[in-house]
Amino acid sequence: MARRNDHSREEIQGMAIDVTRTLISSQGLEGVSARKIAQQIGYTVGTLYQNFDNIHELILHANAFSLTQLLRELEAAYRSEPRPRERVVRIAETYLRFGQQHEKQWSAIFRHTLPRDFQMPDWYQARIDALFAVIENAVRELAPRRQKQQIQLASRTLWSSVHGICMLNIGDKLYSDQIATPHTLLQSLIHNYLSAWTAEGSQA
Amino acid sequence: MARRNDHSREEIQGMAIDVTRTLISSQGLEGVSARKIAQQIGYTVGTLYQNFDNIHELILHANAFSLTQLLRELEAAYRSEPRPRERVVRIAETYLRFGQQHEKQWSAIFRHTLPRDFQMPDWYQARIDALFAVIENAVRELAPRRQKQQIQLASRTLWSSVHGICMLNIGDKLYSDQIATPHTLLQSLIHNYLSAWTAEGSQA
DNA sequence: ACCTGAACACCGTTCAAGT
DNA sequence: ACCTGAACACCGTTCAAGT
Repeated sequence: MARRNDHSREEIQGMAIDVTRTLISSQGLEGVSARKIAQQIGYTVGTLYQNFDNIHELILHANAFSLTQLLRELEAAYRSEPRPRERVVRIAETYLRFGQQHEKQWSAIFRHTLPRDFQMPDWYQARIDALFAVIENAVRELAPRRQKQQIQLASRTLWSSVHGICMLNIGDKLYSDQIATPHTLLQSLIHNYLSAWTAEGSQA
Repeated sequence: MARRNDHSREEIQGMAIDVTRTLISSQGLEGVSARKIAQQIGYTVGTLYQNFDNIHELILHANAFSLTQLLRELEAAYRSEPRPRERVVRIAETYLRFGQQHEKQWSAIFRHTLPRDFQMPDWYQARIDALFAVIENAVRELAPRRQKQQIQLASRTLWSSVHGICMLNIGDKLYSDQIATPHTLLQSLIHNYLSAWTAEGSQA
């Protein structure tokens, strides 16, 4: 053993991240373990720890992958709809659907917590910022004359709210689904929030 | 050893739940372990497992305690404000503040996931329903003439959204706090959502 | 330089054996 | 009946030793 050199450092890292993604998709965050990953890429844990500082780094990479996927879908939703108001609805619906279709991946993103000392890497924060940007653009085109601050406030409020609806929808069935589907909540939220917000803007 | 009978079954259970709560408050969900709990109540794990089926049951009891605390604060907020609209704001603010002040407990409630086979006990669901009821009552008094379904829809939309704001506020600082504090988001949400929703109602 | 395997300090859970 | 202690099958992480 030792010095096999079957794979480059980059290849090993890529394989490990792929396996982590698969583990999350099939068994969720709880199904991820360094030993499982090592075994599935055909190396020992020792090798894994020469390529990653700890298990959180692996999970972060897997989550970044999901975030990129989500970003692509949100951007597609953005492009597919020219009417500004409908556009916001589409983006929110896409967000909701992504959470439903990729439940395990979605939960992994928001349930995973870093240890106190571990700080979020820049490349990860960048992914999250990109998501925000999509919403913010959509909201801006809804009220192009508003101040930047107001647009930020509105888009963050909306995004947080949409996120909350997805969260409670997935976490457990807090709703007896017949009465109020998450989709209905989404529509109620966006319709009411944006009606008042755009009306307010046109007065000023 | 064996047959100490220092404590009744109920006492052991109470002690174990108390220790679990303390562990969550100080170290979060990750700090909880059956061995730690057993050690701190002065018994072995074996005894712990004669009083609880598994570690999730312990966590569920600890979380139920937090939910009861939260419920009391929401009810106090409800009673402290007679004006219907301000009342909803107060309840939301109380919810937000509770999350900030008891961050670990709050996260434990929403981050903890049960295994697939394990089903949520009724007494736990009852706690959650009670929370919903507070919001629903507040929303009803805002528009007493509306249909029950519409009130349910509005209160669930609002609660999910408020929840999302708290979530993203605690999880990480997704906001550069100067620009948009969670408190500002909350106000924006409630003001805009309820403005449109109540206006819509008075037309019908 | 690269990789292994064993070690350390932990987990949740079970259960024969003791009083 | 009540409680223990050891056992089983797992964790994350480190590092001396091998090629």
